[in-house]
Formats: sequence, C-alpha cells, structure tokens
Amino acid sequence: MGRQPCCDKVGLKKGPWTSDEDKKLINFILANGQCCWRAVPKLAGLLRCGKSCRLRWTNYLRPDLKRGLLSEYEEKMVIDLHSQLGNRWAKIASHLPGRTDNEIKNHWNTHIKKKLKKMGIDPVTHQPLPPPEVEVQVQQSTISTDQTNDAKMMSGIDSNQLLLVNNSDFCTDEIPVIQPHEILLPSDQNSPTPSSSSSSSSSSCSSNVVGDLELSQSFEDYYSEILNSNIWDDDFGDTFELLADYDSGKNVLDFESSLPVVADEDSWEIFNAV
DNA sequence: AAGATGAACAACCGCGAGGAC
DNA sequence: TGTCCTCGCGGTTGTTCATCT
Repeated sequence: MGRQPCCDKVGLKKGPWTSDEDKKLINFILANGQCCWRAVPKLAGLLRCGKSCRLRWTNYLRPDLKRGLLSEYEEKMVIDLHSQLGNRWAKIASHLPGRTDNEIKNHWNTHIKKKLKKMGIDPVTHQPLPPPEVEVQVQQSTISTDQTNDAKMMSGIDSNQLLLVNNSDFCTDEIPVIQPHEILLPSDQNSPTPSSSSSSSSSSCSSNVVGDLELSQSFEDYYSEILNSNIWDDDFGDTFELLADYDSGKNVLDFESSLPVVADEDSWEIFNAV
C-alpha cells in the first residue's frame, strides 16, 4: 500500500503566505491553541495543507521567535553544537531560544559554511580541510599565516576547542568561551530536559545561558497575564517564556505597540490593520 | 538603465519515528 | 503484533532582493 498523502493536495494553495492567510492561522491558533495540524486548515478556512500551516507557524508566526541575523554568540553556539550533533538542526535550535531549525539551517548553509571554509575548516567534519595539491601555492598567498595555523591547530582537537580559535571572523576574544556542559544543561537542575521539538522545547533552555536572549521584565509580566487567561494550552503557553525581540518581524505582531492588548481574539485587531 | 548573477531566506517534499487502535 | 496516521526533521527547491557588469 502506498503512503497516504499528508492531505488532499487538489485545490490547495502553495507558495508564499499572504498576510490574510497569516491572520487566519494566527486567529485560529489563538482561539484553539495548537491542535491537530491536519484539521487546522479546514477549521481555519485556509486552502493549505496542515503541514504547510505547521511550518508557517513554527518558522515564522510563533510569537517567541527572535527575528534577525544570528549574533556572533549564537553563531558560535551553532558551530559548536553542529560539531557535536551534526545536521540535527532541530536539536541545535532547541539550544537557541527563539531560533528555528529552518533558520539555523539556512544560516549555516549561507553564512557559516563559507566562514568555516574560509578558515580552512571542513564544515562537515570540523576538521582542517586538506589543501588541494594544485592550490597549495595559491592558498599560501591568500590565507593568512594565522588562518593556516588555525587549521593546523584544529587537527586532532575536539569541537569544544574550536571556540578557542582566534580568528578575525568571529572575534572570539570578545565573547566568553562556553563549555558544552554550560550549553546543554539548564542552570536550574530541576528544569525539564530539552526535547527534540524545536517548537516547544526552547522554553526549557535557561536564559542565563544565552545571556543576550534574556527577556525584559515587562514582557514577562505581560505574557504571564496572557498565560493566566486560559486561552493557551500548555505547550503554547510555554513558548512565551522566552520572548525576545520582535522589532524586526515582518508579519509578526508588533508587540511593542500592542502591549496593552489582551490576548483574546478581538485583541488581534492589529492584524486587521496590516 | 537593464539584464545577469549570486545571496539570502521562505517554503515544499519525502522519509522516519512514535503513538493509537 | 501489525497497520495506519500524524507530526517533526532534514534536504532541497523556489522566490525575492541586492549587487555587478
């Protein structure tokens, strides 16, 4: 028996989401929480498959997303985690509150890969790239002595030491080196272990580990009020624990301007003005 | 100014894991 | 225990925007 399609694709819309579709999806999740994704598009009045709705929500509409480029600190964490976990983007994302696996994957492929190659490091193995025989001469003239030494230093060292490498691309001397146990373990030993889910596990990461992702108290107060309104289910509520910066979000709510708004369906009038 | 090219990122596709029955 | 269904993950593609010629 062949695999069942995730949904009936006949008549379903594909491609970029419109603001109207975003509004529908957000309003539905606001009213119902995250339930069966397969049923979401039908119930929300969307001509999308459930998978598309889930991706749109997880990667773009979730209110706890931190938009914008990854900071150098986050980049370092990604590199270090990648050296330990490989291409397990969801696992890596679970250690970076407000970041999605898709975002990290894209950033890796477009930015970090190039930086590592420029440093003479294989982005897959995190080991020094063997210089091609023919290009040795060229490399010697284009790669600085420091970088060459960096590559040599990399040989045989573990991934944690990668962060110690002094390279101008990353300015590591400006950022405290973080050890794996500091990254992987929540500071509160009673905190639940992060799960593999990128959508709901970020809340279990301690914000004092990723210092630049700490929340302002006002946001916490605001969302604790929301959480007490019983609109959100447990998983959904957790996502508000690590709210970060929304200023750069395009379709995401302007939370700064909507702070006085209560999180009921009527309060999302801001979307109607978009 | 216009076309070509590359970079960045959003979205899709297929597969596997895990739960329900 | 086996089958089906849903969800999540990782790889890949498509689209948009910026830069170059």
